[in-house]
Amino acid sequence: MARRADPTPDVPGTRLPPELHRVWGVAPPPATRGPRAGFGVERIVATAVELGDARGLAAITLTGVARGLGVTTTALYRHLDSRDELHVLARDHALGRPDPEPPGGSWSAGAAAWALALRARYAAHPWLADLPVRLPVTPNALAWFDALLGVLRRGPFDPPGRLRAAALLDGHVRAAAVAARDLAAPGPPLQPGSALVATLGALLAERGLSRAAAVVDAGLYGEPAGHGTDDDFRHGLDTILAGLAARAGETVHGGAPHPG
Amino acid sequence: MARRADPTPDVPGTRLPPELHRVWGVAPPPATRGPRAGFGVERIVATAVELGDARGLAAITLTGVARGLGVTTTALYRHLDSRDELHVLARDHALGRPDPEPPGGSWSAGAAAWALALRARYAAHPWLADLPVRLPVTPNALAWFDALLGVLRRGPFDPPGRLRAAALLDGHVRAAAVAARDLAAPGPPLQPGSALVATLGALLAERGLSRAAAVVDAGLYGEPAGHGTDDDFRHGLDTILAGLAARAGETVHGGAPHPG
DNA sequence: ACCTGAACACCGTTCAAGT
DNA sequence: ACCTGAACACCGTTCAAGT
Repeated sequence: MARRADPTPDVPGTRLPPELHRVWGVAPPPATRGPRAGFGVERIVATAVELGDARGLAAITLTGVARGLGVTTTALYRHLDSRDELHVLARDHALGRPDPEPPGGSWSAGAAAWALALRARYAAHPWLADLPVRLPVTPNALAWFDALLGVLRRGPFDPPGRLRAAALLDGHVRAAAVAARDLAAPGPPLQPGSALVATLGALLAERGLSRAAAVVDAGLYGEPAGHGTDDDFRHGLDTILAGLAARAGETVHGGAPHPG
Repeated sequence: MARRADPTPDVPGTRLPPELHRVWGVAPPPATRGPRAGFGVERIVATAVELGDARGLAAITLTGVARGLGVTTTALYRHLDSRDELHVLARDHALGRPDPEPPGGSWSAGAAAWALALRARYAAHPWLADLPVRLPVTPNALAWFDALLGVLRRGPFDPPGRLRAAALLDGHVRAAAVAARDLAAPGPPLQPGSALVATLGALLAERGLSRAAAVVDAGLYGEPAGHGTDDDFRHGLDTILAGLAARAGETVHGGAPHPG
């Protein structure tokens, strides 16, 4: 409890586990004397985010960041403990702060707005969806979590119900982001009328998978417009919100309105 | 259209794109003469699945498979085009065939049974959830797809509605599988009363994130029993099914019954 | 205090040989 | 036909030096 004389604030963050020091900004004694570092954690993280945005999570490597900064890979270990910590820092940076919550509106409209806003962050940084799922323990992740809990408080949920709803909505955003990104990648040519579609239809019929065959034959299968799109995300979101309302004894007609 | 004299069946599969030949079993001219291979695609794939089950998708490497089989890495290229093809084959093998559909029952009970069965496959092979999302074009993936379309045909959906519902259910299984696996991994100690929880509460209060702070302080945050569990999966599934029913103008009381 | 360089164990993939 | 071995470009991480 003794206050220290130096300018370092006596923040509670200093009791965080070591791997969370840097993401909470309590790690490095500012180091204002001695040979100044040619680069800092900020530039490392910014470079990591750029690499991920351009070429995916696999491109967020210590080697790649070092190349981008013009230093050796091993120099990064002065600023970082491991590649895992780089991922922690990059995630929180890419997440950013959520938009301020508009005051009024129903819980379901608020939840829809939250989900769309998070979806937009995943769209800007698709590699976010490839990081492991963690309980939010970093500043920006917790700010998003707090914002969602705020809108859900206006809904018919008890505290555990809020957490379950939050997990469901978060999972949907993540799943939709992965699907949108992966299905947009070039794959086998599934356009209606293509040789592959005809072949697939024949193989499915041969194996008695008639219902999948019907979908393929109807040309519903290869339309990239039909899968993993924003419409799909919206449909799933409205379905989840309708389900939450229905299970709480409420009724919502026509789903949540589109915000914005 | 000319029938060939040799015993190779004139299957339509021979018109598939090359990267799908092996997974459909139409690739290698059986090669019954000449020096027999010491190992085949079957043993490669079985080894790959074992590696993934034991140590995750990152462990499914050509190097690891070769080590397991006692051959050099480069020898695998006789049987495989790339690591990607290994992933395609391993996924279809781990997915297996879906269980035969029980005859009667409501569409929602059938959909719940389908989701639980797929969830069980993801539990047995957690690395499945890390593979990229693809439209099903392999035999077992298509069999699962066909099974789900079969139960959804009994529900209030038009063909595009069936596809949207299928995407939503598939995404939920995947998201729940990832969350369950990742949250089960050892992380920072978030037990109620731990130093981290106290510190986090203080930091959140300091930043005005009062609703997240309340969750943390109430001890709802660190209970591993509360997040990513089978209960969470069930809750989300029932919510989605209730939402699908509600949006189709139906009403389901109390969610879908638990099968089994 | 900060960075470099060598070293090690690990990847996927290509190509030239061996049998 | 099948496998080995060398080579190349790429990883994360540790340790001993350099300035």
